[in-house]
Amino acid sequence: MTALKKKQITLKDIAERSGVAMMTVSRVVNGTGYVSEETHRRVMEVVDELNYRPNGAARSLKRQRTETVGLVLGDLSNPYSTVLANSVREHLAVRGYSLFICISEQSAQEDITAFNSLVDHNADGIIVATRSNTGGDKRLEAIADSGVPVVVVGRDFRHKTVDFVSADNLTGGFEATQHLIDLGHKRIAFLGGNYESRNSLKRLQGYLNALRLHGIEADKRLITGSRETSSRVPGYSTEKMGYEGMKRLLSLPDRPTAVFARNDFTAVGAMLAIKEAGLTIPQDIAIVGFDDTPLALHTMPALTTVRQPVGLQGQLAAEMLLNRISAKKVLDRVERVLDCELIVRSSTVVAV
Amino acid sequence: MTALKKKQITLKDIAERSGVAMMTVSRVVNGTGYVSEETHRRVMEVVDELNYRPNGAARSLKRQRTETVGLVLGDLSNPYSTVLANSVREHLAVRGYSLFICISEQSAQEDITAFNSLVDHNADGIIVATRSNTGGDKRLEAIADSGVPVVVVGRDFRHKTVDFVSADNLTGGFEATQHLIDLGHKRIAFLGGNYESRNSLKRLQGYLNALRLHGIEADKRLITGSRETSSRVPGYSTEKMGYEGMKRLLSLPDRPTAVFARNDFTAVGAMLAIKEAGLTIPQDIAIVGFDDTPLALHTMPALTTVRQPVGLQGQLAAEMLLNRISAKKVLDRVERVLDCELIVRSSTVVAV
DNA sequence: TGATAATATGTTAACGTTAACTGAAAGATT
DNA sequence: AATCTTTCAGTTAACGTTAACATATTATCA
Repeated sequence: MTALKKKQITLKDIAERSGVAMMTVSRVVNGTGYVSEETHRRVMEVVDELNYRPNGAARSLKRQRTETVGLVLGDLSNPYSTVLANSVREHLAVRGYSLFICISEQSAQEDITAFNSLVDHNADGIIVATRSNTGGDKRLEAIADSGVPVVVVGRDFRHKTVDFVSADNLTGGFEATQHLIDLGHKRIAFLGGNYESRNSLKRLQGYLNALRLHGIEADKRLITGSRETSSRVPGYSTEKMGYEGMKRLLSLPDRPTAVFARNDFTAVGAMLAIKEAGLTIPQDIAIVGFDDTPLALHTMPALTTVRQPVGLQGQLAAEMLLNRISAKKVLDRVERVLDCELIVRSSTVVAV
Repeated sequence: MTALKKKQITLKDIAERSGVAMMTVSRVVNGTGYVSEETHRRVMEVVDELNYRPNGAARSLKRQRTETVGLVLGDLSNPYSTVLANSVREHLAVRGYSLFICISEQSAQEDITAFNSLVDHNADGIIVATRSNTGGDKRLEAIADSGVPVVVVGRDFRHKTVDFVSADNLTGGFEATQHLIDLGHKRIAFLGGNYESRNSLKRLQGYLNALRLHGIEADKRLITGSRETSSRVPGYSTEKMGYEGMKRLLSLPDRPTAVFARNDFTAVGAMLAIKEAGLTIPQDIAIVGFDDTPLALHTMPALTTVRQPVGLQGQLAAEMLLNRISAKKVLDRVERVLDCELIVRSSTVVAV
């Protein structure tokens, strides 16, 4: 019967075999302090031979840092999350930090579990990109209070020492609507207002601002969404919401000629409903989405949408966090709100 | 100026304030050993008051385990990865384990970095779902040799103590091809053979087996793919490959009447090329994909595809790993190859 | 040449936790 | 009443690493 697990090789083993003190081995392994050419060689030989790897737990315990950052994501199935995660990882790697990702599946309890995992494993800092919720926010506040560096991305969270990065959903919503107005539309619907998602509300507000600016009166019946609790709803399922919302809009006596959907998934659902009704996009109804997910290129017709700079959000979040980690004192909150870009495709304009 | 980071609260602090020994506090916190009702209450009061959380590094160091599992993914942007990750997380959570996800972006160096992060942080076990590569595999072998529990998912890796879970790509490829043959097709192309992806090769082999069984001779010109190094190619970009490969197929004097694409992205690219050529799916050319990504429902027409049980792979991987972690002795390799399911949609059959 | 600086290694004491052991008091058992 | 068992709590010694300090040797300089 094989041994359960080979005994861990420690500094002590290396020290004994190479005839030096543990401290000398530590110096060799870390490249710190003075070590003679000769000793260095001899120690490294044994290190390689025994395949020694420093024990992270012991190291963290002594050093009081782990060179590790946690990223908490609410919903992996959203392209936003994956692009963000990659960008964060990449920019952390440059500075020698590892990234551990936790998924919380949009539940308060799992948010808390994820935060705790990271704190308990002494992550040097945490980037949070989950949807806001009371329980999670309370725990997050306590964590920030305790001095752990935290950055939030694309979600609300006010704390005097927590940085904030987000796309400018307000202006994005404004520009999407403005685009439809420029095309001559007057009856423009907003699809997918969700009263738990701040970002969605910002997009709605941008829509309302654009209407107001152009003297178009907002029609409540044209603003549709779900009031149901959706705290556990993944990105994809908003498609169903788009489909159902659009059906409702189509049954109005005076149906809209254009729709601004809260995100691309919602837009895709709406397109399905429009096609089922035998109507043509964009001639009968024009439609704009949000996020520029890969999906948007594959719809028929291709979807006009608002692109938010996800990679940049990841980069800034990583940089802000590292900044905070290496700072000698507690820094004040920094906020970065990034411009969105309207991507015009065939779902609003025939010529394109 | 605020202090940099609040001093960590330790067992010692709790012990002092509640007038007991550290060990007693430890017992209270962990719910182990005997502690009187009264002492328990008094200690917990202080624990809550000071918001004490045990130091994970110290705990791991002493206990020699972390109740943490690592998952290494090659490419987050693939729906496969996200579903797998969720499933793994869920099934680990049931048993009280946390999941840390690392992304390697399909490079050998980053694979190694990810493995090392996890080993160094004393993860109790590792689930690997990256694409196989020499450098990474070598490191992985050393890790497995050292006694760390490892399970690989959907990729090759032979090691006497590493478990293996995968979809049955061979039979999947066979069934997809069989379906096309059943529909009367004789000239069936295989699109996207990639000589670095074992799974893709298995699907190709299934295709060849089906042809052979029905006495259809394989035509080399109908088997197209890229020979270029694609070790860093994310899932999405195989769409371009599908588009270009399909163009090549369409330019043949005797073009195929059906195409089996290595995955849904490739199939989508192919569909684009077919439509651009003014041909109709499935009347002129039928097409089958693989993976049943969410995309497959949104193509026009909806894509016939082979669904692999991703959630189940995650569940089994988690269970096998936990099994290995809690085993008293080193277990022998277990292999699980899971059935795929053909999902027939409109890209092969008009009636559906 | 003696003093100062740079180089090279070793020793000690933590970091925060818990397994293993010890001791004492209270309850149960004969 | 003597013995055994259960309950409760404290002491000691690690887990593997490294910061801080101590010491010894060699090179450098006025």
